[in-house]
Amino acid sequence: MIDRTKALLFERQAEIAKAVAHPLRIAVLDFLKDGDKCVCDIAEQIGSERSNVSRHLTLMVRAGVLSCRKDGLKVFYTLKTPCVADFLGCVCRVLKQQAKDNEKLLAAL
Amino acid sequence: MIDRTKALLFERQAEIAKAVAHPLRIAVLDFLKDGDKCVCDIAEQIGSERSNVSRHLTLMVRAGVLSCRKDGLKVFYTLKTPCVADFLGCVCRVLKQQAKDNEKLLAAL
DNA sequence: TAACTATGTGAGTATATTATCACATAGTTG
DNA sequence: CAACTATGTGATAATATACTCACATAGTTA
Repeated sequence: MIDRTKALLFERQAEIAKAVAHPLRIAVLDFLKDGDKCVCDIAEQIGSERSNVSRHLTLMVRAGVLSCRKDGLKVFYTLKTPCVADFLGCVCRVLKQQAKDNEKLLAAL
Repeated sequence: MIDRTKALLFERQAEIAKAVAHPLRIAVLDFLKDGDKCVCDIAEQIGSERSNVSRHLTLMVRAGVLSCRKDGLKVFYTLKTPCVADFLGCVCRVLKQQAKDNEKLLAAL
């Protein structure tokens, strides 16, 4: 069985993974690779309502994936750590692996 | 704005991230690090109903995170690629970063 | 073949997540 | 101070996810 400490760790890990597990949020992370951006610009890039984007952003801040700073009227969001980008890189590698498997499957037809 | 291809990519990435974004599923992935295991053993390790565990396992197979092989009565599940473990490693690094930030905060009290 | 074991599935319920609209708030600028 | 802009929040409805229980299925073994 799993001990209490590990269970807590798994929960924290799941929280972080969840914070990334949405197409809109991944699009945001991808957009923020180049540097911080305000809600306004993010919403335009993503093509979704500002209020909706704002919700996703605060969610990611709470999960520790993003951080934000206020400058006048605007609020700029940024990746909290480069690990987040690595993280997406890993997901991509899983995708590539899947593509390879698919190729093999097709080749065997 | 985001083009159609990128949007699809983000959706596929989100699917994979979602497949990992649950404490029970992370516990499974952690358990499978050492090699493949049957539903039976996984359920015991996790401490949840077999039917429930079975559901989570098929979900992860569909997402391309796990693969399975049947051997007699048992079905053995295994990590489909080492990338999945890397992935969890990245999540852990985000967690560690958070811990560091917390330390700094406490030191400033 | 009958009893058994491991796994998966259908149905139902409980809960969580998402998007939207209207509105509140904070800061800016004429 | 009034009009304006960017952001965030409350309420709601739609949808997705997770868990449980009962049962179906596939393979094993007496």
